Amino acid sequence: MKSPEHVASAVSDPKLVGERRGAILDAAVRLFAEHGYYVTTIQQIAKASGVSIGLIYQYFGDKEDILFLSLKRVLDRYETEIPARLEGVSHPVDRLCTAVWAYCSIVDELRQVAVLTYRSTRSLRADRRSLIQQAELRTNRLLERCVRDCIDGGHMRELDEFMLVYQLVMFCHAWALKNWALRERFDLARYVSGGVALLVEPFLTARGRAAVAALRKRTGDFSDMGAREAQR
Amino acid sequence: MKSPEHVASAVSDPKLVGERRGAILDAAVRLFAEHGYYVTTIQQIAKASGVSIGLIYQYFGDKEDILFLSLKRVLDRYETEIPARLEGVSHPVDRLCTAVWAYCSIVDELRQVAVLTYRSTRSLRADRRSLIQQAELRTNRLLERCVRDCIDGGHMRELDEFMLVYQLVMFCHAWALKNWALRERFDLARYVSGGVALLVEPFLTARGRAAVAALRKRTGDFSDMGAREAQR
Amino acid sequence: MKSPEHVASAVSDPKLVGERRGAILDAAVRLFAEHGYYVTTIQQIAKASGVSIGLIYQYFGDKEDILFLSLKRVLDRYETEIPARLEGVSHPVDRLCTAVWAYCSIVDELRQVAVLTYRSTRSLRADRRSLIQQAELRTNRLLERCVRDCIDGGHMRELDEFMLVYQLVMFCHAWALKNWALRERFDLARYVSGGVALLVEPFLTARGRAAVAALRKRTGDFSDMGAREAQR
Amino acid sequence: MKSPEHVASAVSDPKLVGERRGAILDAAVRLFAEHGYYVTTIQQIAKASGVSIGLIYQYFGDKEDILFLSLKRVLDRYETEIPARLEGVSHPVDRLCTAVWAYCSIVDELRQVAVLTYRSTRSLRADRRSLIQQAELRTNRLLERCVRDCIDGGHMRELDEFMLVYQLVMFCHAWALKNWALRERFDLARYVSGGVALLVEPFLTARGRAAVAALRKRTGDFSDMGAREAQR
DNA sequence: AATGAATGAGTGTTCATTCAT
DNA sequence: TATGAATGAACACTCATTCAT
Repeated sequence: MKSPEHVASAVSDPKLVGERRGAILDAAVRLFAEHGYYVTTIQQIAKASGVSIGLIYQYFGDKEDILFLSLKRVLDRYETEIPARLEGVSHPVDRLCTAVWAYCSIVDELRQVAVLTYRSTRSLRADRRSLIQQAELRTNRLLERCVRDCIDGGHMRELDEFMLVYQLVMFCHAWALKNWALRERFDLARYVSGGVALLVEPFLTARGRAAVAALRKRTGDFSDMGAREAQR
Repeated sequence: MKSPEHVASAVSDPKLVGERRGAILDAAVRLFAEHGYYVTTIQQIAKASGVSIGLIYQYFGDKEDILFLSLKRVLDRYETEIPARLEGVSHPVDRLCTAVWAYCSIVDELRQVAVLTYRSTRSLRADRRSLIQQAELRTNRLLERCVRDCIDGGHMRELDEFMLVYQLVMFCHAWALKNWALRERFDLARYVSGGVALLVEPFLTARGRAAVAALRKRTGDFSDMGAREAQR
Repeated sequence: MKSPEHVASAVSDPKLVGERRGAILDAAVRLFAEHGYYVTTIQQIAKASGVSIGLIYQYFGDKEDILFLSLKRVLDRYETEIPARLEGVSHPVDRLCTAVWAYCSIVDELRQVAVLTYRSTRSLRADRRSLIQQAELRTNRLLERCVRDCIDGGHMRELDEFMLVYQLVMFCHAWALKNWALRERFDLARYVSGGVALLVEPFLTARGRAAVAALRKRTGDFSDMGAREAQR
Repeated sequence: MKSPEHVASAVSDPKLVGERRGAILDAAVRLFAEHGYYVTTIQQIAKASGVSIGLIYQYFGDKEDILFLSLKRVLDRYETEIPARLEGVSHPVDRLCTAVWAYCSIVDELRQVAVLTYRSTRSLRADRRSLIQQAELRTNRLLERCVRDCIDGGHMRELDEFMLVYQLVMFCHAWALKNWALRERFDLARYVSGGVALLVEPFLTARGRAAVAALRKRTGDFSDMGAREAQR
């Protein structure tokens, strides 16, 4: 009867639902990310979001609903923000690198929450876990499109774009998952630059490499992406 | 006062401690992997391991101790089994590929437990989490050694072996973490083969590629690793 | 200070009070009867009666008020409807039988609500419980009057009319309380007929029996009461 | 899988289960009878029975289990004690009257609990409610046997024994249900005596009445049952 | 007069941990 | 050494009631 993505609310005014849910989720995500899903109590979420315990249950059916929407929000950010960052970028290789950069910088911003995705997705009911997984696949498909365009444009040699993309995604997630190890050695820009060197450049054709060289002349080294980002 | 790796036991006979802990951990790991750490109860572990609740507290100080040793055991398997599988393999490129293959096949065997590592490491006290991380780094160093040997032998071009290795490790872990997506497209052998094509071959020198070609003649394609494994 | 039968209302217009209370009680009685008093929530009553939660508290002081008036309403129906059905019936034995029949048919109509009386009267404050009990006694007295008239008219032998009447009342209530068992064996008409045979006829004098025989000739068998009822 | 009469216990020793359940039920029944099922809390039951909250859940699956066994125990007493009291009583009419007397005196002893049966049976799951109802029918059948023996022995005229017995049962229950009204007018012995006069004697044949008269000569008036009971 | 969002004390239930045997 | 009955703090969740609008 109820679809898995549906989260019941006793309150009808959609604007109010949006606002309150937002505030509660903000607090919940912070607490989940810091202490974990099971250790965080509804009491804590109520206190942190400045509402009563009862009110939480007017906007969410149960604790799992809160986790679900918390995770959904992260996945949604990937799905909407990566395309947004690609707007105006036209060269296929540039688009691919920009997508990786965007993904990594979102992960960087949401570091603990990105980890939460790995810690807590299995705490969801199967049908909702599946929804989260589908959202991940949709984001992957954004990157697959970039890879395919590189290949079709003759900038990259033919390869299994599904596998390359999943490797790129793991690379982005690793910035959160293994940050404890990586931050000793890289800052974000250098990490992304290293990833591009490892997972993009080796597969570029002569034409692709030429294009990159031309781009670099115009825009500075990819390893300087942090600076480009800072200029936005 | 107590070192983080120390797990208290009220029982003195070390042989008994080893046996009992083994049995309890077997059950605990299975349950943690299937249902998660917080959802699994001590009473379930007691029943599944065929001992009394009280006895568990004779061999472990608290529930976290059980989690710690559960995770430790997984990391230890990586650390001991990968070198074991490398024994008798001498060519650097072969060693690297064999190491990746070994890592992936252990992950495959422990699929749910490997995921547990990601879900539950943060449920440990900081000092113990750090111990787990160090164990991961030690395993990484095994692979770094392989990469270094490839480079030093002129089979692979100079590159940041730390980064390459972490990417290889993420590749292995992904077989567990993203198995829900990957198993639709690959079996283990084809997955490993694809990973080698993506993360090893592009960095081989002409000499390295020649060596691989020679190896293939003698041992069959890398994509046939499943068969090689089966012969063991 | 407040008399027990008083139920506070913030609304002054008495017509409005009557209407609103009626609608709310209709819903409440239905819900109480089906699910029980404690299990039914004010929010359910609000939804079922199509008013807001706040409005309920304008017409009732608290949840117990609603229960009190719900039960009161049932008792009031007995008290007003039984006399109404006796109107125009003149022969004492006929009056007694008609009263029993009327009582049973009201119980039949309110089956679940009649049970509610037994389930929930003890959830009222003592002073209100007592009010409900007095209402029951008043209804009993209606029947006692019928019995007394039979005795005084020489249709029934002298006996303890209080005890007989309470047994008759239990007989009527049993149709609701034990309906799960009785409905397998009787329909309402046959049940009433059986009750009269058991609790009225044995106490009739020869004169009383003659009167019944005469009545039957005119009106059909008492076991045909259902049909008589249907003609109303 | 689980039959409705089964109540789970985490404790295996059956003697201990019996003892503890007994103690907990004693407290629970007292509290349920006094305050009602929903108003009574597990905390109160724990305190009243001198055990911890947790222990209650080692012996009962949930609160409903406690209610079920509480009610079951009352029904079981009827079912075992009435036959016990009939032992050694041989004359059919005497047996019937003794059964009624026994039923009423158990109800008298358990007055509040007998009421609980009416208040709270509907709070049980349907399958368990049905179990309680079946137990009631089994007790009814004990009385039906007595009535049948009276009829077969020529002491009572032919009649619907199911209906007579249910009326007798309601009479016994009424002593608890309507005690607030009845105790003003009768003591238990006089009440039972009145019940026999109302629901037994009118149906006796001349032979039955003769037998009763003979019995009375030997044992004293039925209205003196209280005294007979006191002599036990 | 009417709304329904907001409150939080109070509920049934769980489960890591203890300890008498 | 081994048991498992016993504990009780802590949790998720409910719902009668209030009150700003």
